Amino acid sequence: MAAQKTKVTIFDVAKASGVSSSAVSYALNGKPGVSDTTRAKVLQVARELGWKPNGAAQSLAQAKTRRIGLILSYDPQLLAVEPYMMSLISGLGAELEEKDYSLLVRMSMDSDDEDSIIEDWVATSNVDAMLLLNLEIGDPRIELMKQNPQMPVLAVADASLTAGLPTLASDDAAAVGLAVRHLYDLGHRNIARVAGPEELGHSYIRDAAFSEVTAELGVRYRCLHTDYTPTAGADATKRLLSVNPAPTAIIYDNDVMALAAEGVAATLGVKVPEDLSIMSWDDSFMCEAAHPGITALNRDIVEAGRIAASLMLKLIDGDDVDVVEEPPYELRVRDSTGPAPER
Amino acid sequence: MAAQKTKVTIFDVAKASGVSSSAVSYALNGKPGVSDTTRAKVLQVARELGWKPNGAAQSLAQAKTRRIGLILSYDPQLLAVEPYMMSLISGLGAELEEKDYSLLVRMSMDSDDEDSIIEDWVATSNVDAMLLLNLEIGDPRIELMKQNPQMPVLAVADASLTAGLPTLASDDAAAVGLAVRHLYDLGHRNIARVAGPEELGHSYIRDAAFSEVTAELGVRYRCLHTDYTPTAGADATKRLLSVNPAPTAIIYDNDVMALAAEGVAATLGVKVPEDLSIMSWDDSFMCEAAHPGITALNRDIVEAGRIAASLMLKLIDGDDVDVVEEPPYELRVRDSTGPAPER
DNA sequence: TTGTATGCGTTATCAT
DNA sequence: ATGATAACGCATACAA
Repeated sequence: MAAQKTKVTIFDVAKASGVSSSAVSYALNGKPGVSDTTRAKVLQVARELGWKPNGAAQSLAQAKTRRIGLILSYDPQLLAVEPYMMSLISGLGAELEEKDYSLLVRMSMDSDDEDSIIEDWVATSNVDAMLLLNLEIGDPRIELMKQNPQMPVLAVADASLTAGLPTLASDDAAAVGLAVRHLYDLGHRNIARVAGPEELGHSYIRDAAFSEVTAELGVRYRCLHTDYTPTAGADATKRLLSVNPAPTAIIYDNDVMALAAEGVAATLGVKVPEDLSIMSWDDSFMCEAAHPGITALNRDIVEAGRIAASLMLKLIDGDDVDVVEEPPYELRVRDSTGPAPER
Repeated sequence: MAAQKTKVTIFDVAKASGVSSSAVSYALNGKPGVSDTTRAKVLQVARELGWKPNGAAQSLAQAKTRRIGLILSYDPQLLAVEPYMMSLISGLGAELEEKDYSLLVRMSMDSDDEDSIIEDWVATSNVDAMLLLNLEIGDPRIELMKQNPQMPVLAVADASLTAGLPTLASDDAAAVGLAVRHLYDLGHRNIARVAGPEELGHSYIRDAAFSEVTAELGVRYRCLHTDYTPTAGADATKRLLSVNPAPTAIIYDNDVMALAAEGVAATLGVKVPEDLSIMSWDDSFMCEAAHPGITALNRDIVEAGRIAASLMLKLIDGDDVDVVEEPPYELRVRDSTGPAPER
């Protein structure tokens, strides 16, 4: 209740309740070895004194931090405009909170930084487990983690990238199928895609899936890689629309590029969806707010975060985790896609 | 270099280099009390063994965690679509990383949760300092922090809300002036505003500033409060446009609502900016991607995060911090604002 | 059931 | 300059 001027330790509680420190420890941790009456007494005194276990001492004694590590790649614009990371953090945070864990966040400027943060966490035991995001093809971090099996790690990526590490996998290939099928059913036979940076693992996965699915359906397909910014998205759109025959539908890897594309179309007098169908891979508020509303592939990233958190807690408990699937993508059809124009 | 199967402690380093543990501690912390030769020897051995200080032990011994606490309010949709929080985290993380600090993140579902997280951090010493965001009028957290002066805290809010606590302040009133003046100079004499939730401190500050500035200029002004979603923004826009005389300009408290407003205008056949000027308070990629581009009040939130971090580090060092101003807002004029229509 | 004593890995104090 | 040794605060094996 009252504010403490100085730190109150387990010994203060012991003294105040007339028992020993171990009795206090047992009582407060709900362990056997102490009578109900003294337990009640201790609990009350502890509450009165406002005692809580010192985090560092607790961590040191039981070699557990109750922290999960997350490394963010420094790219403020991308982080801000992509709802992905913040949604994931929301899910992680919500689930961890229930289990009395915290999220420890560090920022890496490049991949060397990221390696050294991982090494730091492994050596200092500052986290009980960590998350591996944005994996690239043949990512060296996987080898790094395999050399340090004492640090539980969960990769969030396509299972083909994680070499047997515990993985939370999204089925991007299935999502590609959903998207292409939607356009195919509307009669589109010439579609294009404006993707993110080529070196990202998920870009690669999607690239492959798009090539395969479109080839299978006999649909003409081409892809331009960008840096995810609306400017790049707009430029790519202009380029795609200037070739002959121009695609009748374009799928964008994120929302701002799709939004920018609607602007380009309006400027060029290209009607959406009559002349051109537009889809976005992500699905944030932006797709709903846009005019026309943007058809998008939606997935529950917050829930994915919750699942990721619970999987890491399982790993910390020593349980095995193999490959777990994220909630599947769903197609949210809005007004930006329609029947392919007559040739 | 080689992966360690078991924890390597300071004693291992001491033994391997033939000195005592305290010599190792001195050597590795760059403190005097050890010869240059043994220092070099120790450093090399430590590197070879891959030794790093155990975080918990270090925290316990020096009563410092090298962590800064951040409490996020659980609202996945809002967090995801508002670039604010992620940008702030980017800035915080970047600055903290340079100083070898980490960000400890927890999620609160309501204000009671938040209070208990604060009390937890105060009692367990799990962070060296913490950030206070989203202050409301007469926020009880301020009193809570004042009762625990041993925990450094920085409030990010208008200085009028923080009752003398160390504060990183944004000059929202000045921004209101920028926005209204911009519209006034374009001839607008009847403007409206679609704001966020009324109970938020910054909504209140902006409300007051808008009332004052518009009264001063003799501009007609009204305001609708919403929950920040594009749906609510669209509804508010329709309501505002249905009254007579309808405002010739509307300012939105965030980007998605402004974007949704452009959609409403298009649907109603209201031309932007010829018939209606639209402005947004935030300025994300969305404003640039929208069509027409949305005139917005821009501020460098990443930089604000860096400043916040450095201020907290000063507080941890025992330095005094009073009220520091964020980088000022700037008006980014795009195509969504133009001369007021003739009456 | 209760109390004593030791370990956890550092840092820092004190003799040497 | 160097090496024992005592905190730091908690958990726990062991003794009473």
